[in-house]
Amino acid sequence: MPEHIPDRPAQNKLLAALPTDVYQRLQPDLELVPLALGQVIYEANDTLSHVYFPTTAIVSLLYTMENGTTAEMGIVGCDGVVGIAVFMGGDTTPNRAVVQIAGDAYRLELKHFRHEFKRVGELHRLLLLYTQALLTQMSQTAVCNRLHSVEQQLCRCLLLSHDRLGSNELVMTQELIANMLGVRREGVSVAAHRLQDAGLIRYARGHITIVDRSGLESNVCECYQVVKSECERLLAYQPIPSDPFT
Amino acid sequence: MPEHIPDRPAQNKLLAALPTDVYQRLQPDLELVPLALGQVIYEANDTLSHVYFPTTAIVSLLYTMENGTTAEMGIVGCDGVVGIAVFMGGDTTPNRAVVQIAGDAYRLELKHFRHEFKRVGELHRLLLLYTQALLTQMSQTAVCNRLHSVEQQLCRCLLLSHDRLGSNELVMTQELIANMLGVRREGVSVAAHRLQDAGLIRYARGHITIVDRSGLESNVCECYQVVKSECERLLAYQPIPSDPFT
DNA sequence: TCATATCTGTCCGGTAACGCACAAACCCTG
DNA sequence: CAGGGTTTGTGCGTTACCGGACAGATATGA
Repeated sequence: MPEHIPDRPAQNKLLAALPTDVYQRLQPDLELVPLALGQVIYEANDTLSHVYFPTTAIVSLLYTMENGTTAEMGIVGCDGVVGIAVFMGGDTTPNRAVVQIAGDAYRLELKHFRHEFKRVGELHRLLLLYTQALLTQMSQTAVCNRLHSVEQQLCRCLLLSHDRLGSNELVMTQELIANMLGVRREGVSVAAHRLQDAGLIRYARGHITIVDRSGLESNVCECYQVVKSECERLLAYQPIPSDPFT
Repeated sequence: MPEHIPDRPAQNKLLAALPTDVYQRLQPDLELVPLALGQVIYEANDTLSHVYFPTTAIVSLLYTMENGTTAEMGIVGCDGVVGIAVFMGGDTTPNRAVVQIAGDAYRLELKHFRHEFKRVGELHRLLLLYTQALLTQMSQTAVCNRLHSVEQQLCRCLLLSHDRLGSNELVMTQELIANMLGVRREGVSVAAHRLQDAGLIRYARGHITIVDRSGLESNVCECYQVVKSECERLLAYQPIPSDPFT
């Protein structure tokens, strides 16, 4: 397990993709913070004080209904940033951000973040691209929620998490997964059992091990691949934007 | 029915919210185009040549699965713009945009649009705000698809359309609605029948009349209000000195 | 080491939506 | 005004998931 790699901002792909000059301006204000399982980064309609660039943590964007049931609309890991409302202009969103897999993130005070964002340079460009990727993720989640089975969505959830993680072992209970998928815990239980019987995963009390990743990929619905391809296309993080098309 | 109101760009609330100087720069290049029912504005992964500001038309953002079934992720009417990928930087998206209610839109060539957008003035600010509103709409659609009944979603669909329309009569078949909601046509049939029995709507062969709007609002799930409130908050469009909707 | 909290497995009846088949109502056009 | 296409209604059996209840299994820590 990659335990003793020192934390570096470059573990977050957005930060890693910044040109040197931009990065050097931000670097002094980046603060490494541990994110604990279940920790709430922001509540619905909260005004944020920082934006967060996860490195090893994974954060889930959830909506909580009036009756308390929840459903996930997207997840953010080392490929993204938590707090897009800050630069989209709305400042707040109706959903919550909850840590789904404990780990670290670099955070940046709004004051410093906004200052750089307003230069309308690479940070600006990358964050809009990331927002479009997130938008694709959310819209595909909408489709998937409508059309696909719990088992397929469990596969999607596991693959999405695995992509954003260094390890084959995910620390998450079935209860947690149920809250994310917006289904009953029992439903996750039987679906996970089936995946385990098929030899794709192994799990025990909140520890899920990905055994056969390609097996999961052949069980998942097309939604997963659509989102993944689109993210790779958008966030190829090439150093220079080619021509401005004007 | 408001038939003979002359088409003006200000019928689109985004355009209407632009300051005079910005509007005057764009105005010569705005071209009024009729959008027919079922017309495809862009296919999945199409590169766009224009962005569209609907006035009386309503456009549905749909994803089509490999097996041909479809589901809606968001709708765009006089409150928004079709083609956000153009300014988010990705140029294309994996979904399609299809005209759900025939009407008009103003379109703008990419060259002119991008030129103004890059000034990073009010157009830029408003479009990012609108994108956040759309993001809320999509994420709430994800939640709603997971947790709510066909009947509730039918109410949501009708209310969303009604909000973006001047009239109480929607021209849309149950088949069309089924494709948008991602459910069977028969499911829409029984749900619509129940709403009609309850005196909330009347319909006949593709013509739906909203009879009791507040009745619909008391039948719909909270998702509708969440999206509506958030849109109003984000797009308060503070200027608007002169006439409202005419 | 034992008590307790947490996590998981399984059973049950109930329900919403599906997939299919087919009939009825309606509209348009020739 | 006849006929063909479109739109809507309805009645199956089937399936997936819900909601609740409860039991077993595993960790935790006093």
